[in-house]
Amino acid sequence: MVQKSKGPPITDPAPPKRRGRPRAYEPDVALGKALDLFRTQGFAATSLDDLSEATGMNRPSLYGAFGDKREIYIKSYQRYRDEARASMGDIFRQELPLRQRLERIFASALNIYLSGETGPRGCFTVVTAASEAVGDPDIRAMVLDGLSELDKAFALCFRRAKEKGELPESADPAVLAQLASATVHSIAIRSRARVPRKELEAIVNGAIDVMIGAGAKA
Amino acid sequence: MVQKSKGPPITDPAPPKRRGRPRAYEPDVALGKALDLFRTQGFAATSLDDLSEATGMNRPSLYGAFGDKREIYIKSYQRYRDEARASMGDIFRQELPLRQRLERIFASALNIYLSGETGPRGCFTVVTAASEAVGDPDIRAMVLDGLSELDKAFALCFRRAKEKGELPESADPAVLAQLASATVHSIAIRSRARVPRKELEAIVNGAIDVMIGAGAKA
DNA sequence: TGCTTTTTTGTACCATTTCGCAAAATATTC
DNA sequence: GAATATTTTGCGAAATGGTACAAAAAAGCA
Repeated sequence: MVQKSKGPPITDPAPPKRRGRPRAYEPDVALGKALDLFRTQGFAATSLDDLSEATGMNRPSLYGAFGDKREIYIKSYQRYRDEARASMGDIFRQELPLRQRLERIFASALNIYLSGETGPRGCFTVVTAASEAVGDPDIRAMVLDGLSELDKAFALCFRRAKEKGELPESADPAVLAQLASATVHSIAIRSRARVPRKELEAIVNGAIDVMIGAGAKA
Repeated sequence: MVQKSKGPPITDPAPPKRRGRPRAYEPDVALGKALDLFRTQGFAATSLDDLSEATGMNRPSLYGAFGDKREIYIKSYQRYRDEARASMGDIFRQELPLRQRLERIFASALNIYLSGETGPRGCFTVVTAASEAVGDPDIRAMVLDGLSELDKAFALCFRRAKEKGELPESADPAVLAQLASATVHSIAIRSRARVPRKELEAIVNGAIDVMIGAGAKA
């Protein structure tokens, strides 16, 4: 009883000694699997049996852990957004020349969009959630939030670049931001149609050229 | 035999005296209703019962006229593309100053995207078909074709403008075309999320400014 | 006119899938 | 052993995509 304090390993942050039968799944990885499915198939085409098989949980467990299908979808989407924010956020925070910053942001987006075991899947917000947005106010609100989040991040990016003299006085950060967002939306869609990465990168590079040179003397 | 030639009214091009029980529906309008449904709900979320109710045809008639659900979807999408081509095509053909031409093209796109009884539905290619593209090679091919068709039309547009001296030598028509397409994609998505028309028009105007001024002396 | 042929409609049906839930079995802590 | 939490099994009502079959409505032909 005394010898080893049996302190939990540091890797396990807080195992609060839950009572009852222990879970046979890890909610995080299960939600990740669900996200995977919803991203590739969309909401309606994904059945609870699909989710059950992918997560290894049977339906009642799914229901208990996350709620009904719509709730699983929404939680999946939230998780997607969190992940996207995480992988893009630090790039937005880094102090870099504008061009490099844009390059890295677009590259990060491409990595997300082109990932997938069975093929590229594009952007959850743009392709799948936008589809549901038409009939579901909650999802619509999330999509709107996702779109404006990207707009704002880009706008901040261009505003700072302008302050640092990387853009001419005539440049409008808000307009440039919407162009940058539009470029993201476009490659999200194209990647879903399996346009090869090289072509997508060419689109990105062309867009960057225009955005950086916009209003500037060529 | 002599008196009245009994020529069929010009409005009715060819009533070829079909044998058998006459159809209780007009294939064209029925397909239009199906298109409406698929545009708003997507493929998986639209049931044959939905289609049956919307078209007024019962399922066996639907099947006989258009084939199974997937075939109805594909035929609907083809029809959407035909309509979009028709409403955009003449604008592309008109001889107009670049800015006006772009304005009209984007306005035409907005009209398509914002239409819908229950709310804006965006672009079939961008929102709904792109979603299916990941799992269906035929649909994927159609989506790719739709994307490149828009790219090419814009590219032609910018190439001609450059020839007429409306753009500086430094302007790259292909890059500008992809930016224009991206803008279309972006407003398609945003309209689906019910971004108000005013905002979409502002995005379009900003994009036009950049595209026309791109590489030019401000 | 009446009969046949052709085409479409309407009803009904089938096998499968769907989502959600209830009841019971199981594992863990107290 | 009692309490708690989770898993497992399986139900059930509804919806799904697709089809079989007979009735209906028109044209063709004698």
